[in-house]
Amino acid sequence: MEMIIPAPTDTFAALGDPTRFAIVESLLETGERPAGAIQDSFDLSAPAVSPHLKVLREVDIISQRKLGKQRLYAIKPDAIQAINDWAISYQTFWSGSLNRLAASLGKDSA
Amino acid sequence: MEMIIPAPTDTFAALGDPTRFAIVESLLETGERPAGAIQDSFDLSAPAVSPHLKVLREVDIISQRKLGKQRLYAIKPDAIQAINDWAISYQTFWSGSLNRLAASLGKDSA
DNA sequence: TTGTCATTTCACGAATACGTTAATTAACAA
DNA sequence: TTGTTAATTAACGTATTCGTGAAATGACAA
Repeated sequence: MEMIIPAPTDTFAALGDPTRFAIVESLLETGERPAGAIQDSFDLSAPAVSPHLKVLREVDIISQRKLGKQRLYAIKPDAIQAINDWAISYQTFWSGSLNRLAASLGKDSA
Repeated sequence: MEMIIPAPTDTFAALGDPTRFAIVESLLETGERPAGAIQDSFDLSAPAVSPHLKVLREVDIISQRKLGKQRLYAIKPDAIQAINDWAISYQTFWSGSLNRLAASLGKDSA
């Protein structure tokens, strides 16, 4: 009887928004940057970006660091690691289910 | 100059909904099942589940097969593979950015 | 203190998403 | 054909989400 995999739905939801995903990509390219610089990359108002950064922070995808009046944001390596771990455990779980599945569907999608 | 990683935001959004994620987990546990059996696992009406299955199908997480009047759904191994690939390429990309990032943030989050 | 800059929070409108019940389509049996 | 079952689609109400501009917070300079 296989274990249920922990469900990082909040992390998926965070990355499911195109703007937030773009922010993540942006931060990955540029490295640590203040909120203002991130806002400039997109044609969005400052108040629009701020909540996105908050969401990304809540699911531990980005970190925040105060420097003077700026808030510097950066990708947390752990975040992607978590997704990776999930995907790997998913595949492990999948392997366990493979026999049963192979029996019911004769697909070649793998 | 690193490449931008392909953005599977739709896949993330699909898995970001708790109900859909639960459907995926359920299908992973039971193997291929008809829509009705999936509906029974949750206290949701039939018409509530149907659109979720459609979304999951659109992002290629599940497959559909007709058998009589039933529609059998199953996880497509490729789906998780895609997320895994993304996470891995993300980390590869990350490694490339590590120098720059290590310079700006002295974090130990890895 | 007062002023200014960087960012967030507030208040609010528009769009989207999710659930329900009712109606429709499709497959099969009688 | 008519009836029954499986599933989807339609219509609709509610809740959430995402954006905007205005106001508030916090840090620093003068």
